[in-house]
Amino acid sequence: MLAAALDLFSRHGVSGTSLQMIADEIGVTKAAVYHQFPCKDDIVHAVIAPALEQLGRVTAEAERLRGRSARAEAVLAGIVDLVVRNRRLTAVMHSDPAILDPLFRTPQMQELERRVFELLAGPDPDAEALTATVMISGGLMVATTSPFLEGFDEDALRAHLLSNARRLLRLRPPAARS
Amino acid sequence: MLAAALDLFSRHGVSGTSLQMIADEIGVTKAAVYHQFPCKDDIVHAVIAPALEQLGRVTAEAERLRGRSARAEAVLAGIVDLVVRNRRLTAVMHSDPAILDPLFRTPQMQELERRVFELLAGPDPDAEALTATVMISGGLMVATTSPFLEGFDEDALRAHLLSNARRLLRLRPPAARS
DNA sequence: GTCTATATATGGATAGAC
DNA sequence: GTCTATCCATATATAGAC
Repeated sequence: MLAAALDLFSRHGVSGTSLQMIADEIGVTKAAVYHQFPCKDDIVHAVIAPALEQLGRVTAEAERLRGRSARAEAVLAGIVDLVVRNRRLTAVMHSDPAILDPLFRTPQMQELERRVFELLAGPDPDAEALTATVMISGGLMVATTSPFLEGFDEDALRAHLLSNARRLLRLRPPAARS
Repeated sequence: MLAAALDLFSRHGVSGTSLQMIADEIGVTKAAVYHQFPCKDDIVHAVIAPALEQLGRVTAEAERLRGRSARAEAVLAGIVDLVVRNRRLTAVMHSDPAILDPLFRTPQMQELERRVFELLAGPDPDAEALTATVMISGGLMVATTSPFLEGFDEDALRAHLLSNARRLLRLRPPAARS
């Protein structure tokens, strides 16, 4: 059910997906859908919640590290992995502001975004680093859904997103891999 | 009228903006809006058309140059200038795929996108350059609307977007300014 | 849990008077 | 060109039977 919703959301946008379409997709009626979720917003929330929780874990883990580059490296790797493994969900995230904005305007989300940002850009970023960090967030969003990169498998996409993002943040590639 | 529509589109998304809202914004009724535009899609088209034409001009001009770096530099400068001077319009572009996709799936748009891409990434880009180019397109989109960069004036934003994009494309900053 | 049926609101779009 | 009034489709959501 959530899988069907995610699939439809990513193809038609959230507003462009009606409960009727979701119901048809899984072969039931609208009323059956409403039995599981009291309203549409809750479906949207349920679809994106797992990824947001994962982002929270990644962020908290990075904050336990010391040093700007270690923190940036950790949160970057976590986010890249997250978006690569949830390509279609990522497409949903940067669409339909009318529906998604309320979900991201919560104090918790604002705070999480601020923490991620500080991990990436450091405690007192200059304008150039600030811009780079914003560009990374947008770049990761579109990269997972761009037709130009559709042929890339997960590992290749992950590697190239990481190296390009490091370039923007002026991070040295880690010397060793575990 | 187009200004009102752009303002509403950027704040609520295209699907999230009804003709009633546009009519209210300029103080007339829906019927009056329909007198000027036969359907909603035409309003959307009219709002984004000037920017697309500008993109076409920038692209054609860059294609007249020789050498990959000169071409990339020219189209990059043109696009950065375009998005910086149309921040709210840019916000509209990466929202509501259900509405905007049909407009960008036209053969002309596909072809224009391909030309821009080739100007930026060069004729035979490797995976890393391909990824970088895609990230730039997404990065420029979100950068114009990110709250983190809201305080930047146009000149500062333009400069930082350019230098970060050059970094991704491995372009040397131009030696001289006219 | 799933159904049929329906309430209620709003969307885009049209007709025709002024 | 703008209005009032309305059509028609569809959206979210609910009521109540099985």
